[in-house]
Amino acid sequence: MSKEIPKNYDARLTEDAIYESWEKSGFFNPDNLANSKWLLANGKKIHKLLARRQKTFSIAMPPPNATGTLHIGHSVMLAIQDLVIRYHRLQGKKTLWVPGTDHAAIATQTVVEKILAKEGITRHDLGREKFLDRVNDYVKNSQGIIKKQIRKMGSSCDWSRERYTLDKGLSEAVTEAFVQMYEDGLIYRGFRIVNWCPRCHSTLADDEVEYKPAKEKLYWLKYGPFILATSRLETKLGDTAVAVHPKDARYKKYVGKKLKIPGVLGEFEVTVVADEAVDMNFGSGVIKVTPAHDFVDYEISQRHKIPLKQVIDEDGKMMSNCGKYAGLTTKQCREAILSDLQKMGLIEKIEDGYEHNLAVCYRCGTVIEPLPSRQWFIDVNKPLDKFGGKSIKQKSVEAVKKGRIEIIPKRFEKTYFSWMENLRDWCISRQIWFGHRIPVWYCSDCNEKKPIVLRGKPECCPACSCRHLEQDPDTLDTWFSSGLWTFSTLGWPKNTKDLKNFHPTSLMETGYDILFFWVARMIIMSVYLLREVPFHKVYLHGLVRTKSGEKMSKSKPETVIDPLDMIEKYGADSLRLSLLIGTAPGNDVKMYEEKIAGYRNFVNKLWNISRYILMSVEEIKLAEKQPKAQTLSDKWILGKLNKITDVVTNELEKYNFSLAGEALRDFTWDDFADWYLEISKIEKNKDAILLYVLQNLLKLWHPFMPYVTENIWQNFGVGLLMVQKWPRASKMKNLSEGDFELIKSLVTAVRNLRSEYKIEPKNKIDAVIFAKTKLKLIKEQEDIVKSLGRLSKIDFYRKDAPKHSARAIAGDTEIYLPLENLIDLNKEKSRILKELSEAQKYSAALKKKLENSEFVKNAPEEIVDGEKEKLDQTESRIQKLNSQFKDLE
RNA sequence: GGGUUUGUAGCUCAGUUGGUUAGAGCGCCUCGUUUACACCGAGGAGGUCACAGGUUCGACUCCUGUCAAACCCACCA
Repeated sequence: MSKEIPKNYDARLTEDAIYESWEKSGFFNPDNLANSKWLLANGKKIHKLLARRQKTFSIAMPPPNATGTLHIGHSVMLAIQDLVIRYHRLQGKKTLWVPGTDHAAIATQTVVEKILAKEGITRHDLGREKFLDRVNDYVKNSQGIIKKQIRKMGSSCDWSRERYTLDKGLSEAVTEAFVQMYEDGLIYRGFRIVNWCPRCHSTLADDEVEYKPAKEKLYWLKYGPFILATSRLETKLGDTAVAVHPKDARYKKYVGKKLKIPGVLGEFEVTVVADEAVDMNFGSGVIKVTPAHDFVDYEISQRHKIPLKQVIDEDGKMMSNCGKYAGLTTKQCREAILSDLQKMGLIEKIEDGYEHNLAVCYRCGTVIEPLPSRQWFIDVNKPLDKFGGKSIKQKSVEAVKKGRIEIIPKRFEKTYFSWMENLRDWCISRQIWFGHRIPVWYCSDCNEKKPIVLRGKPECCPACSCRHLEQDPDTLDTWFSSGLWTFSTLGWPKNTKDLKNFHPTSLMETGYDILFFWVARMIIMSVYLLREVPFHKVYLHGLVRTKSGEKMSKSKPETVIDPLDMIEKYGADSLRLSLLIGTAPGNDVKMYEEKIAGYRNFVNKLWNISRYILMSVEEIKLAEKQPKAQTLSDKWILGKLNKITDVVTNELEKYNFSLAGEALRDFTWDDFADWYLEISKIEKNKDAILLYVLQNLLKLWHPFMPYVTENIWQNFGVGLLMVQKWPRASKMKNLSEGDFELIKSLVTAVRNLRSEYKIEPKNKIDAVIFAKTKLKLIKEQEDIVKSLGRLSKIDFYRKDAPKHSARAIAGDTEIYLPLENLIDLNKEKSRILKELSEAQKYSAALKKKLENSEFVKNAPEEIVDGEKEKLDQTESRIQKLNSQFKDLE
């Protein structure tokens, strides 16, 4: 029976249809995986195991921002997670992968505001409601694109459970979390200095601030009796103190005094304090203290009870208390003050090119203005009775320390600890419109300023019973809601079946760049709200970079590799392989088109292996049991298959995707295609084994490249590959691996000599082999050796070496190819001499090792024995080389 | 300032508890019989595993230091 199969695999023609058949099958949904009735109705012949699924495996997909499109970084996460999910599904587990999107508050609002700016309007022109309509429209559109892209990658996630952080259920989770934390006294409202982005018009959490190096001017001021430096002249208007180091003898006499300092708005008073935060060896050892606009200064002011004077407002402009400077931007003000100070002769000197780090907003790059503001915070250090006096921070550290969460690779645990241990109170309120509104109301009638915090909207003020309630205008930090992701997606706060079955999730897989932003916050939230970890394992992948190691960035389009382009050109399987193989956990990956093309070649190789088998077998059928080995090569390939099955399984269990893939590729291409398939053309009648190995290979490869394997599998007509049973290695005895290796090296040696003497493959030649103890073995495999070595006949019984011949040694055997006039005896001699000297060097090294009594004494026995055997082999090789050489004289 | 990672063949990278005559893919050179595949096959060249010490019978692998590159955290006026 022969089948028409195209010579080259064309991913474009098949991938979409295959995805559709997976999706239609319902098997992305774990409920269907366990429902035997459902299976009987829809599947053809599906393994019984499906009906008995007990164990679960779950992953919450890190929700891409509902803005824009997916980039290659998303492809990495999808490739890895889908691999893991498919592997566990094949292992027979109830496997759930929950997809979704994140509203990404500031990021999304910023994008839409930019679009509005092009139309010449701001969000204030539209008003809150209409603006949110615009944002929601935008989000809907981009969610559509994202979902399509996730499907294109082949992701087997359960679309019926798809979630969005602003969904009703998830919003209820957010409110519930807020209320619980408020009631436990973990959430409080405080007036303090925060990171403020004047463009976003909002606070930012500490880790949403980025630092970039900048060169600025450093101004040295005459400041009463002091000389001190600042780069921010405009903050002088908010100075309320001067600080020196407690041990600094130079300034001791001023400490505790109040001084009048001449300034651009007349004299002002500062207190001189002594504080450890000052470095007496840096600059003049004196700093001016502006508590309202600098974090360090704020802390100093707290310690010494120094008043706070705000001079910069939320637009980044000077406030009305700044006299003639009021209304200027900080930059304008700085210049104005500079020229005024110069007129007054208060500038000592100006240093140019002062290098320091500028704090900027991680979303829009605007310079951060620290300023005091009334905001909501989470107290991360408050001891809680329910945790035996421990704080949520301590509990979160504990979860990893006690091994309830394992981070892969392990080195990131250290990073996690140091971040968590240094965590300060988390500012969770944002002054933007897009996001979860803070569930807090205030009464505008009564004087009761106490916030009203309820799970639903309050009917009336509990104090004065009026109905004039206003909700806090602020929204919550986007990470507050995504911190709940692993359980809010499963129905929390309701006590759902999904929550019971699938939480804690089995694995969190994400880039190391959001370990702090997200992973740490999920741990805090889950540990506090559910009293359990959100996931058992965290696998962190690296960033995708260009071939030269740069970050791919939108500002340099030529550096960006668009996953959809690559899928269109090479297929999703090739893209996936290029992201999964040749990488190590947590290490960055360099990506470039040639790499993907290389894997496309491999996908095509697997296609052609299958093509050959399907076209040559008598009957295409399922080979469920391991067939009996008839020949040496059969034993060898089945033994190797068993071995590789174990290797792949073990490596996947250890999250070593790359090692699993490499081993599997080597087996597929080198062992199976290049040797066994070729031998199958000689020995014939191998249908059962060919089908068996192929079918196992398809299963083993499926998690890596689901499309092409599923495509090929469809030839067997037994349902979908994605829900078959993962292979188990059978224990085989008598693998005869060494015997087969000898045959391989015989063939290789012959090929080598042929190549050396440029004998074209079409010229079959004779050979003389001194087979020694291996005579029986080689005679049994004579057809293979002859065919693969392009030999017309082999003489096993000749006693003397033919003089004019090319010679080689394979194991214990000697090979002679009589080539009469082609042979250049001198060339032969020098080749043998070269080999001889290499062998002698090797033998000398081995001897030296074995003569070392320390080695023999200390090394394990099997190592010593191994070295002895190597020495024996090398010695016997030397002997043979010598005799071959002598023959030539 | 504190921390992490990386440095292995021309390029991209594997090498998991210390024992291989150091591997793969791409690229390069030579040759192409065989209707699975030229997105292929056969053969080959190419590395003192950044450098210097140390531990050890034995180091690409462990320790210390140096050099180079990248990143994270903190941030000093």
